[in-house]
Amino acid sequence: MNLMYPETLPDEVRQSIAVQSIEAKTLLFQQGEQADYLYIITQGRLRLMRYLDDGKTVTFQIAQPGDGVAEVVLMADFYPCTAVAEVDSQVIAYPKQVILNSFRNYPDLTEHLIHILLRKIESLKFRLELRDIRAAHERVLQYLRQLAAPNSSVITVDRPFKDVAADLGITPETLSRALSRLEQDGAITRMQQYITLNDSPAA
Amino acid sequence: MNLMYPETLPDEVRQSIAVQSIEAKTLLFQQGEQADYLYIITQGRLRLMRYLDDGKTVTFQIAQPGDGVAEVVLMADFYPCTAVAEVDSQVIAYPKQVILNSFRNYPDLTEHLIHILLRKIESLKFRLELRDIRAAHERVLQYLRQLAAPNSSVITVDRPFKDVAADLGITPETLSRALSRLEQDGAITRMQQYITLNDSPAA
DNA sequence: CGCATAGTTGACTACGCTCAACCCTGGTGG
DNA sequence: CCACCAGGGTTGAGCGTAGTCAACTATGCG
Repeated sequence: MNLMYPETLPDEVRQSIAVQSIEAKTLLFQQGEQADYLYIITQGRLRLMRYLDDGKTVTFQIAQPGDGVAEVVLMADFYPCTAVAEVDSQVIAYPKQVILNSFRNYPDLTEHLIHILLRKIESLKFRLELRDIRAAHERVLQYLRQLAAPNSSVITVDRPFKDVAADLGITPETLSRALSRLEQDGAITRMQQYITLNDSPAA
Repeated sequence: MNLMYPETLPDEVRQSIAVQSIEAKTLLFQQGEQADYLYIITQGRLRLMRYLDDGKTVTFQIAQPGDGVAEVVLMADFYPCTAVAEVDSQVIAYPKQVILNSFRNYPDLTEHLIHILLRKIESLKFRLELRDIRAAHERVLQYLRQLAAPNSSVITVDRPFKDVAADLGITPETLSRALSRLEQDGAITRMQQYITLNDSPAA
């Protein structure tokens, strides 16, 4: 039973959900709206962000396929953040009542939901950990290490650097300089949108 | 059914748990240890932190009564962080197998666990949001606003300022200066360990 | 062929960190 | 009872690094 694959769900649940396509740059939902659905991403990429008092925005998560979005509706009535598609995307919409009801009958589904939540917690923890690294170039390096697949050392950056910079909590200029420096130090090699990590012993 | 109150749990679960006292400054568990239990805090305060490569530590959460600790064991086999008691504390230890098994039979318990996870996600999001506020004094102000009870504007800081500074990602010196400045600007008033927020229209 | 946007590079500024000295409190032992 | 010490908190001076503003290039799109 997997929330990403409706065909693995019990009929009762499957009949209540909807697959939804979202064009790049359009909103899935907006901060403050009435919240009746939670979503699982099946394709594309969504940016979750919140508006601060001063009008600036903070990105909480770049949600990828397999990630859940707005699970908080299970205990809140309004969306606490805004979700915007970075590229053409697809999600499955689950009415929150259906999920709450299924705890009773479908423990596997419950377990999967909990896994999704735990993964999100780990992701947030990692991003918080990053912010405690002061030096921009070291923060970038740590970020790249995490992005690299377990055995490979090649990272494909398939989204604008300025978005990456925002994730890291630095400006695009600083990111650019940090990458230059890392390349000059031999820690990484750049080729267009590909970055390879060189196994330098220390930072 | 509430994980904080064993008497509300089914016998089957209640018999498998243990209430545990922890003295101030001692460890509940350590990063890398085999993880068989998750914990709910009933009294006191625990600091969750991770060690970075360079030996520094990052605090992820100050866990209060009602918070869950190490729920990640539900999908991992080792503790990814270290938990240390800041003051004398008490926790309930739940064997993770028991929790995994109860999804089947006790939906209320499941729902409560999910609430705990969601609350943790919100807390992490808030802390990440804070880090995007550059100016130290504004970051501190936002932090105080969040700490203030909904209707009251008085905050009791019952732990060392240097710990608060670490939470905020600034040094104690900077925190001290930020508080001085906020007081001078009239945004707050300080009396020993009490801080009151003055309803100044803008920052 | 322009226009818009991303990325890069440079010069300057500003804010927080570091190091250091100092005050204050609470605890300990002579 | 007081001297001493340790730790937290505050304040000061100087430095370093990331932000800001600006100019310039490159790329993609109408």
